[in-house]
Order: sequence, then C-alpha cells, then structure tokens
Amino acid sequence: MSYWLMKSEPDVFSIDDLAARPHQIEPWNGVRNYQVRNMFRDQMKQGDLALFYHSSCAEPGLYGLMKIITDAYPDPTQFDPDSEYYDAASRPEEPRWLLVEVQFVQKFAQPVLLSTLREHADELAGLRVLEKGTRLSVTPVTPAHWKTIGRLAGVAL
DNA sequence: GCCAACGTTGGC
DNA sequence: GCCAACGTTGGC
Repeated sequence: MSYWLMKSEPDVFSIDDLAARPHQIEPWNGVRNYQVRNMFRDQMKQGDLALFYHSSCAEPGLYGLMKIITDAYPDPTQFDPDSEYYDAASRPEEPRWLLVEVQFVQKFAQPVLLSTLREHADELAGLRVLEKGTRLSVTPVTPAHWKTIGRLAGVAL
C-alpha cells in the first residue's frame, strides 16, 4: 500500500464536501496533468491512503484522510462538452485522462497547516509539497513522513 | 493582486 | 528538437 497527498481548493471541493457525499465517495476528476495521470495509472492502487490538502485558501494544509477505493479509469468529464474539464482532443478509444475514486476516512480534529509542516522541515525533508515549485496536485508520501504527519495530527496513521 | 515556478503549445 | 510565449498554480 502507498501513501499520497492530494490537493483541492476548498472553495471548489473541500473535505467537508467529501464527507457530505453519498457514501462519502467522490470521483477525483479534472486532473489534467500528465505526471499525475501517470501516477494514477502506474502507482496508485485501490486501498492506498491519501491526505486531503486544502490549497489556495487562507490556511493551506492537511485537513484529513481518505482512501483510494478504485484503480484508475478514464475520467468521463474529458468527453463532456459541458464540463469545464472537457478535452476535445481526447478520444474515447484512447482516453487521455484518468481518475480514481476516493472515500472519506476522517477529518483531523486539528488540521496540520502548511506552516506547521514547515516547522518540521527536518523530519519532513523531501516531502514534495514543501519543495519549492512543486505544483503537482497529487504527490507521493513516504511511510516515514506519513507517520510524522500522523503524529502532528494527533492520530495514529 | 503579485510573482516565482513550472507545464504546455506551437512556430521554426 | 529547440525555445519563446503563454497559461496555470498557489503561497503570500
């Protein structure tokens, strides 16, 4: 099993939105980045766990935990002309973009803010989200970093 | 709203 | 295949 960090802008889709979904499940659609597409396809597997990161907001950071409940499959929004994620160049015979479905696990009682992560930069050295210029919306998390973040969140991960 | 950093596009 | 121009991300 692998660990991940997945970003979302809370104004668009927050961890509370995920918790409020039927069965607390959501297709993680709209990813239009090849590196992330390849991670979905080659590395992320059903049963993996992911931290839910709120970005582009007043207090960016980790707000909770979710589980990857499917392997990657084609993102239907790429074929929907009414979707903001529509990609006219992608053809159903050869889908360009993938998604995974995620399910809510828990919201942290206290979020682990980006500023807190930075305060623990020594322990978290190499965590992608702390590295300058990392804009990927999905990044891997090592088991050691995962454990540290669990401690900072006050939960056993 | 600024701006650094990065990804993508497209002309050549 | 190079690289300039442009668009996007995301913290501040």
